[in-house]
Amino acid sequence: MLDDRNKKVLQAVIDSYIASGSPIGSTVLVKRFDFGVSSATLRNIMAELEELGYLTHPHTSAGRIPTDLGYRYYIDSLISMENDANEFGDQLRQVPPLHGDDLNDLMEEASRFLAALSHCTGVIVAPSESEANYKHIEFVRLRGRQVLIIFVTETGLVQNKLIELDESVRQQELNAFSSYLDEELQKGTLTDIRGRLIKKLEEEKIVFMRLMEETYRASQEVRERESEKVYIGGASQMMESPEFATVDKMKALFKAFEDKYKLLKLLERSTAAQGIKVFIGSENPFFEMQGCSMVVGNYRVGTNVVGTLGVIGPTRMPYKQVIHVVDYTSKLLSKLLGERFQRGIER
Amino acid sequence: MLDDRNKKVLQAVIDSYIASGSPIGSTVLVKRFDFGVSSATLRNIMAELEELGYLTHPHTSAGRIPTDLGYRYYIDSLISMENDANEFGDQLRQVPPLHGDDLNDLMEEASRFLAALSHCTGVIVAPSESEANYKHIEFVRLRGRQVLIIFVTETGLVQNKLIELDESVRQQELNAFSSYLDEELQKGTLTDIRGRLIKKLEEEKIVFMRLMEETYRASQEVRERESEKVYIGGASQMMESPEFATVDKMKALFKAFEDKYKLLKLLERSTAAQGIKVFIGSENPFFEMQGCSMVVGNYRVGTNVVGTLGVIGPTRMPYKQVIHVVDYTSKLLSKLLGERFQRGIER
DNA sequence: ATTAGCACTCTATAGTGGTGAGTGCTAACG
DNA sequence: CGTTAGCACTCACCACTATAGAGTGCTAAT
Repeated sequence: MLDDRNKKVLQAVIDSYIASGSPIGSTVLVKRFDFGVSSATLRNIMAELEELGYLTHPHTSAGRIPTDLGYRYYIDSLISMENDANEFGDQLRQVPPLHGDDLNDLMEEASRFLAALSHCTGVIVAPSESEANYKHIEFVRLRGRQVLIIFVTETGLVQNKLIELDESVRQQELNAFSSYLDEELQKGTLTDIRGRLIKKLEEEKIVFMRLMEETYRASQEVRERESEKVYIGGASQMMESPEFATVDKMKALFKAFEDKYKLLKLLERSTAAQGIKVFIGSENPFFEMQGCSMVVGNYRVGTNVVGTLGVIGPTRMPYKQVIHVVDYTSKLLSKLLGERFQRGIER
Repeated sequence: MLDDRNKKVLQAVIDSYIASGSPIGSTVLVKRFDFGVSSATLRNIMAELEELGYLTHPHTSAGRIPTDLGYRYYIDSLISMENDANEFGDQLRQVPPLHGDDLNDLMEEASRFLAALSHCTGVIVAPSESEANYKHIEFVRLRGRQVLIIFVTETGLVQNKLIELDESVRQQELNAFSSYLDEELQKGTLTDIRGRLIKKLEEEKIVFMRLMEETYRASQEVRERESEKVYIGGASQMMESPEFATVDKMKALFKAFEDKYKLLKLLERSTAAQGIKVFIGSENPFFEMQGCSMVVGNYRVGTNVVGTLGVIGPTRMPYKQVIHVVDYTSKLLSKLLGERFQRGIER
C-alpha cells in the first residue's frame, strides 16, 4: 500500500497531467501544490511511484506521466463519487434537456449530449426490446404476395419486416389475424401464442399457421436488427485532443467508428454490471486503439437493463467529470424511457 | 481552343497526375508517352497550358498539376463516356449485387457499394416518398391519450409518429377511421381526403376531424424527417489519399461528414439535373473543404427522380472510373427500387 | 518550330550545435 | 534517517546550414 503522502503525490501528478497533457516534473509539482517538501524529495517519491508501476516517463529528461495502472489506482482509490458529485451538478443542470419524441431521435440526441458534456465521443447501444412488449402487430398487403409485418412495442417503437408468402392472402384475412394476435398478446408473448395456435389450429387453417410462423421469424429478425443499432455522437470531439493529432491515429480512430459492430460488442460486455465501469487503455482488448479509455454505464426500464451507453476518449480524459456525465445520462435516459413506458411522453 | 497536341498533353498530364499524385515534369512525360517531341518542347507547351489556366505548379522547381479549370476541361472535353464504358464494365459486374430487403439496409449497402468501387466516400440521400404513395395508415393506441400513427408507403417503407390527443379515443374508433382512410386513399392523396372530410363531416364527429388534422400534420413531419436521411459509406476511404494526410484536413473532413445536413443541401442542389454531374474543388460553394470533388447522380422510380447519390473524394480522383461507378449505381438503385415498387423484391 | 544546353530556383533531407527542462545521484544537514 | 541543495548528465526540441536532386525558363543553335 501507498502511504498517505505518496497517494497525494500520485493524485497530484495525474490531476495535473489530465489538465495539462504534458509530463509533470518535480518543480511544477512544488509550484502548484503545497506538499511542504522540496523538489528533490518529490523526485524520490516519484521514482518510488515509478518503481511500483504507477508512473513512467517518456524519456530520461521528461516529467512523469501516469501508466494504465496509475489511472486504475486513481479511479479505484482516489476518486470519491460523493465528494465530487456537486462539483459537476450545476454544470449538468444547465444543459438543455433531451426531448426527442421519436426513439431514434432520442438516442441520437443522447449520444450527442454525452459527447458535448464529456468532450469525448458518446456511444449508445439501442434498447433491446423483449418480445413480451409487443403491443400490436399489423399486416399490410402490398403488391403480389408481399406482406409487410409491422411490430409496435409498448414503448412506441415501430419495426417492420417484409415477407413474401407462398400464396396470396386477402387483406381481410390479415386483419382478422391481426385482431386475433392483438387480443392474444395481452395474455402473453408471441412465443406463447405460437404454442397455443399450433395446438388449436392443427390443420384447419394452414394459411394462418404459415403466417404465424413467418411473423414469429420476422419478429426475431427485427429484434436482432434493432439491438444492433449503435448511435455515435460527436466523433470529431476526439480529434481535438492532442493525443490523436497524428495522421495514423486519426485514421485508426475514423475506422474504429465506422465499424459499429465492434463497438457494439465492446459495449455489450459490460451490460451485465451495475453502475459505471471504466476501461483504461490496454484494458480494452477488442478496441485495438492505443491510448483510448471507455467509461461505460447502462440504462434501465424499471429494474431491467435494456441498453448500454458510454463515452470513448483518450486515456488522458477528465475521469471525474466523465464518470459523472455518464452516470447522469444513464439515469436521465432511464427516466425518459420510464416515462415513455409508464405514462407517455412529457413535452 | 487548344490544338490537338496541346489537348493530348493536357490529358497526359492530368492522367499521370491522377495516377501518381505528384507533380508531372517534362521528362517523365517524355518517358511515359510518345509525343515525338523533346522535353524542351513539352516545357513550352506546358508553359502555354499554364498561361491558359489549365495547369499550375506548386513551386518553381516542381512539375505541373492541373487546376480546377484543367479538371473541368478534362471532364467536359477529354473523357468520352462511350469509349471508356467497357473499361470498367467487367469490374463492376464482378461486385456482389445489393440485396438489402429493408429500405434502410439497402441504402446503407448502396453507400458502401459506391465507396468500395470508387475508393472515395459514398453518399446517398434517401428517396423522398410523395404522399400520393401512402398505401395504408394505421393507428395504435398506446398508454393514456397517446396514439401512434403508422404510415406505409407503396414501396414498403414504414414511418411512424407519436401524437397526443386532447381526449381519449377507443381503439375501435381508431380502427374504423383507419379503414376509412385506407379505402379513401385509393381515390387520392391525404390532402384530397382531408378536403373531402372537411366538407362531409362538418361538426358531427369532431374527434375524427381532430384526428385527421393530426394525421395530416404528422404525415408532413414524417415525410420531412425521412427526406433528410443521408447515408454515408466508407468515409475512411478518403483518409487513404495523401491529399488529406494532414491533421487539419482530416479534422475538417471528419467534421464535414458529421454535419449530414450540409451534405444533404449540397447534394440536393443537383437533384433536378439528369445524368451525372461533377463538381470540382472550388465549384462546391457549400462544401468549404478545399481539394474535394463530387460526382453526383440521381435515381428514379419510373421517370420520377426520387433521390440523389454521389461520391465525394479528393479533387485528384479517377474521374473516369468514378463517373461510371456513379452512373452504374444510380441505374442499379433505380432498377432495384423499380422492382420493389412494381413487382416486389427479388431475392 | 524544335531542340540541346545551362544557369537558376526551390524542396527535401540530413547533419550540427545550442538550449532548457528534468532527472538521478551524492553529500551535507537537522 | 528523512530531507535537501547542488551538480552532472540526458534528451527532446529548435534553428541553422549544407547538399542533392528535380524541374524550370531562357538562349542559342539546328
